[in-house]
Amino acid sequence: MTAHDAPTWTERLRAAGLRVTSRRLAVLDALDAHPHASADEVYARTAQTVPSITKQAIYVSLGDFVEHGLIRRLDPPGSPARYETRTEDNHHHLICDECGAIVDVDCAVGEAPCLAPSHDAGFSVRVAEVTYRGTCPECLARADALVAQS
Amino acid sequence: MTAHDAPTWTERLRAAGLRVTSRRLAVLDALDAHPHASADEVYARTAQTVPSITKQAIYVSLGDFVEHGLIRRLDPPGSPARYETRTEDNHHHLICDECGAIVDVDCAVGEAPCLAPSHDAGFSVRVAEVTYRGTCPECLARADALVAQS
DNA sequence: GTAAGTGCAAAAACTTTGCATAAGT
DNA sequence: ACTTATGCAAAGTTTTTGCACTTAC
Repeated sequence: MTAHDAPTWTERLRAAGLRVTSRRLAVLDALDAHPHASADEVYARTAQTVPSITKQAIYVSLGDFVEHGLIRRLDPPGSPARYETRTEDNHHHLICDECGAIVDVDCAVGEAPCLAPSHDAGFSVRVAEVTYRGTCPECLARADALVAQS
Repeated sequence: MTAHDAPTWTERLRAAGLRVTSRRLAVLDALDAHPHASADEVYARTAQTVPSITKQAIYVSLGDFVEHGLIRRLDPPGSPARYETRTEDNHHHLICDECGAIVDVDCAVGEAPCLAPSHDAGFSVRVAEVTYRGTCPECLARADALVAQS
């Protein structure tokens, strides 16, 4: 265990030039405990430990964190934005079209070849995000059950 | 030129079991003319030819089309949903983090290897969508200009 | 002490829904 | 004729903003 191991949220907030407050730490801890949470879910979780917190403060905090690269924002089709603390590795997401479940997947290819679009149209590309869409095991099972009973 | 060439919107609507109305055709034509348009932009365009159209009708139409696979919906981070008529090929998108510009890119790899996540967690994966995020040429130029004048 | 963060409240932005009328098949 | 789509209006949900007060630095 050296000083290079996982910096704490306090350290990362300071490094980003953001002040350290109990609300912000509560938000970040809630996201660690429940990845892919929506603003509403983060609010519900943090309200248990910090009762005075408000939903607007959550939105502001999450927005600040995204802007400073402490967390990542996901925009699933047709549902509220979700947030996650895994920002360092380039991992991707499986999303269920039925129930909206989100699961992390590591990049299929070792390095980051997805980082090279065939033609970049003059863009300076920073990241490539891959979203696999389909049906999750639970929803598959439910669909099978419906067919079987018909 | 055979009967297999690009089916018209009228044919595709009928094939999907949807009725053919001037409003729907206006919406689809507007999307053809202006890919990646938001509901608001589609409304502005269609209102020029069909003045009696309303924004709600646009939302309903777009929702119906997405449900029947006639168009695709994109959910860029922090901005309203956008729609496109290119559904057959698996192409991807470049998005500018500064101005929100969206540009189509063909799949980097010939086939569809992006269709295979390293571990599918039991999902039945249907499609893989790749979003390259970065800065578009215009915003890069603007940033350079700011630096130069400082 | 100063700048940044927060609670509170209000509003903006985006999208969906219900019902009577009109239009497509 | 029957069913589906539309206009109109209203509401729902998610997110942003303004201002006074508090807190971290």
